[in-house]
Amino acid sequence: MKFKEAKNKFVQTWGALGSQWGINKTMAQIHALLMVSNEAVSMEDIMDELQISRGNASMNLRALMDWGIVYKEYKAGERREFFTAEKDLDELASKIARERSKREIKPALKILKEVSTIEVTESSAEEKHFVDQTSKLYDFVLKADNMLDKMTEFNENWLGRLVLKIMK
Amino acid sequence: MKFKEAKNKFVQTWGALGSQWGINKTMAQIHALLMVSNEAVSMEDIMDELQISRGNASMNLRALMDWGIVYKEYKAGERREFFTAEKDLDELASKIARERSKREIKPALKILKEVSTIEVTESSAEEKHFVDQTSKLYDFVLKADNMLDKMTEFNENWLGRLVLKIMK
DNA sequence: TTAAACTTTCAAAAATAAATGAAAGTTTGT
DNA sequence: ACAAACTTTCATTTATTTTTGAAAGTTTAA
Repeated sequence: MKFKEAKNKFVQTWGALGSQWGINKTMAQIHALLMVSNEAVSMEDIMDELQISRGNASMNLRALMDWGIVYKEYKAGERREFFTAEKDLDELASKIARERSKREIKPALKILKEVSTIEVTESSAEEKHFVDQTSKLYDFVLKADNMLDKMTEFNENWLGRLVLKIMK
Repeated sequence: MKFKEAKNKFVQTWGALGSQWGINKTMAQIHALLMVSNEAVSMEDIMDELQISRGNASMNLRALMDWGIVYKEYKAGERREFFTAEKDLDELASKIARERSKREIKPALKILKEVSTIEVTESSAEEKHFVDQTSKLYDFVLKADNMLDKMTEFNENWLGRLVLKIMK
């Protein structure tokens, strides 16, 4: 396998993986492309390599920057903007976790808390089970969310590393 | 908020959360419905509560059973089949992690290994960076996948709990 | 073996999400 | 202030995913 072929395969795979996890394909592909580029890439080049329109490139780059995992770069003497990806993987994971938590998990927790604290009819086993199960779910999601938050710390933490080794 | 309203809100929220994570809405909704039901539910009732077609119900129930998080139940003297969800949340998380790992992460790792082991032109910084970055990604994803695999163990493990507390 | 009661399948339709591209907006140099 | 060089926006189009529903399949009881 040659470099170009490998690069393309990587970008496609990353795009497919992204869509399976609710991230749009182009967004994941752009990110993949930037991740493996050793220098900043212009919007023109991104459009060209991925065969996408200017509007698509622009919107997905904006989204990636909103996630905090892609940065704009200005080159001296160049009017155009260039883009680079966060390449430190712990940092990348940490930012993705933070964003997903903020955008999806926190709002879900809010609803879970609401529905798990309704008043129930004393006699209804059905309603009791609902409150019991949603309360457990609330606790569980909260715990999972905290773990996600602390993942980076954990990875950098010697005790964490030790535990990881023991667990393997 | 009354029970029915709360139940509906929960089902809708769980469905929305599912689609953001690449799980189809109906599948997540059916799962939500079964999670908070204190007894097994017939396909008829699922169709009715979620206002979906028989085919849709059937296909998504099959998918949920393939994931191993919903079970068929037979009631004495009833021709119809009833369904229940895995209600233990650690078990649920563990099964979801296992399935996603098998279906998505393992294949991605295979590709990552392939593309990170190409022969590179000695003089090309671009190609060297590609191999370096994809290798790092391979290691990272492998590590993350292992953590996912071990999550349940970890949750049940006293040392794990201790570390969780320290990390907070 | 038949038929009733139920479930599954899958081609077509509908719904949803993503991409396009032209027009509007911005920035920079002169 | 102007215009060139570039970026962003968003209504429309396109692609993808999901849902439907009728036909085919299966199981059970008589």
